[in-house]
Amino acid sequence: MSERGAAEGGLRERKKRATRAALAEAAIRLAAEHGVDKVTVEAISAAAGVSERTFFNYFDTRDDAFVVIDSEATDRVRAALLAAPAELSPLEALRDALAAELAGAEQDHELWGLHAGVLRSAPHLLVRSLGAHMADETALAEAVAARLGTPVAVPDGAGPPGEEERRAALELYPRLLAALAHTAVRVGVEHWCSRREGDSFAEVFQQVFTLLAAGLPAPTR
Amino acid sequence: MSERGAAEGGLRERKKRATRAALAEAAIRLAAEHGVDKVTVEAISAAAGVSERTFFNYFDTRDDAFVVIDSEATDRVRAALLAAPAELSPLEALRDALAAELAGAEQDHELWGLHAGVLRSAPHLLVRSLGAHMADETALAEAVAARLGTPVAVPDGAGPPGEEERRAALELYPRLLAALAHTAVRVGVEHWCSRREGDSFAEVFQQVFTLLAAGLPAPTR
DNA sequence: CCTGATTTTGCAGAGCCTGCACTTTTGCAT
DNA sequence: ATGCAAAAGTGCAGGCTCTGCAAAATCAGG
Repeated sequence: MSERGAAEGGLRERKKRATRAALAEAAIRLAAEHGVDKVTVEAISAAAGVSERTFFNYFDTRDDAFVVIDSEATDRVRAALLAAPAELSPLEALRDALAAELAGAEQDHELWGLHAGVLRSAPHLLVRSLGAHMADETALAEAVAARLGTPVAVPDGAGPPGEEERRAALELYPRLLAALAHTAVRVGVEHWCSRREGDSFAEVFQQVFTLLAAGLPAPTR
Repeated sequence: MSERGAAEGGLRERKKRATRAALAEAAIRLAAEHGVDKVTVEAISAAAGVSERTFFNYFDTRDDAFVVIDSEATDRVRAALLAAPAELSPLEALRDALAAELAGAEQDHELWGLHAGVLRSAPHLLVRSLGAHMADETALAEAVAARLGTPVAVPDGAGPPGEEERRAALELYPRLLAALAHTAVRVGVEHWCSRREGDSFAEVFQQVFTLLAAGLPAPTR
C-alpha cells in the first residue's frame, strides 16, 4: 500500500491507518482473484485479521472498501490549483493540477492496476467511485472561485439590485469547471483504456483539454 | 405518472409498465413522506399492490426504485440528435436535443419535484442516478459519431499505418461530447437548484453551453 | 498500576436480495 | 370458446449486509 504519511501520529492512529489499509488491500486482492461479488465482508475481515464487525467501523458499506484509494488526492489538487502561476487560465491551471496528480498516482502501480481491473469488471463500483470523487466537487469549485477571487456562493439578499445575473454567471463558472475536471479525467481514462496501445495517458489527457479549450469544434475528417 | 407512450403495445406490456410505474411512484411518495431510508421494499410493494418478490423482478436494487424516471428519455435524445439540422455543430445539436427533452420533463411537474427533493436528501441516490445516466453514455457517443459519420470504435489492426493518431482523436471526440452532455445537465440542475429565484432553468442551460462553446474563458468581473 | 478514552468484538435482529418451484395471467391459434 | 405455451407474479428458504448495544481488550497518561 502507499506509505505516504504512514509514520505520523501515535500508535493508535498508526494502527487505525494500518487496519484500514489492510482491509482495503485485502478487499481488492480478493476481488481481483475471485471476482467482486464472490467476496464477502467475512472473507475480507478474516484476511485483514479483524472481526466482521470491525469492518463496518471503517467502511459504511461493503462496496466502499473497493473504492477509496487516496482521500488526500483532492486536497493536493486543490492546493496545486491555488499555487499555479497566475498567468495560466483557469482551465490550464486545472489541467496541470490534474496532470500532476495523475502522474503521481501511477507510482502505486500494482494496487492501482488491480483497482482498475476490479472497477472495470463492476460498473456499479465505478459509479460509486465517481460519486466519491464528485463529493469533492464543491470543494474544487470553491478553489476555482478563490483563484478567481469570486465567491462560489453568496448569502441571500445581499448586494445591489441588477447584479443578480452577473453573480449567477460567476457562480456557474467554478461549478462547471470543477465538474469538467472529473469529466475530463473519466473520459480520458475510458478512452485510454479502450485502446490497447497508442497514446500515453498524458497525451490523451492533453487532447481532452485541447478540445475543451477550443470550444468543442466539429472534428475535420 | 407520465403517460407518454402508455397506450402502446398489448395488454401485457401495458400492465408491465403500469406495475413498474406504480412501484416507482410508490417509492418516491413514501420516501418524500417518511424519508428514504425509512422506506422498506415491503412497504413499497404493498403500496403498489404486488408482492415483495415482484419488486425485485422490476428493480435489481431497492435504491433503483428511487432513481429511474424515464428509461426512454435517452432514446429520444439520441433520435433528436440524429434528426437535427445538418448545419448545426455537434455541440449545438446536442444542446438543442437536451433542451427539448428537459423541457418535456418539466411537464411531469409533481413527481419531478418529489424526485428532486428525495435525491437532494440522499446523496448516494444522486450518485446512483448519475450512474444510471452514465450507462447510456456510450450509446449517446455512438449517436454523435453517427452524426459525424465517424466510428466510435473500430476493429483491431485495420487501416493503413499513420492513421492511428487521427482515428484516436476521432474516437475521443464523441465520447467527450457525450460525457459533456451529462455534465452540462448536472451542473445546470445543481446551479439552478442552488438559487431560490432568478434565471429559468432553460436560461441556465444556455449559459452552460455558451461557456463550453467559448472554450471556458476566465470570466471577467 | 490505575483510570479514562478509544477500539474491537460478539450477538441479536432487521432488511436486502437471490434461486427455485409453483400459480396465475396473457397471447394466440384452433 | 378452448387449449396451450410463454410471461408475469408469488411464496419460501436462505445467505449476506448493516446497525445498535454492551462487554472485553487496548492505548495514553498520571
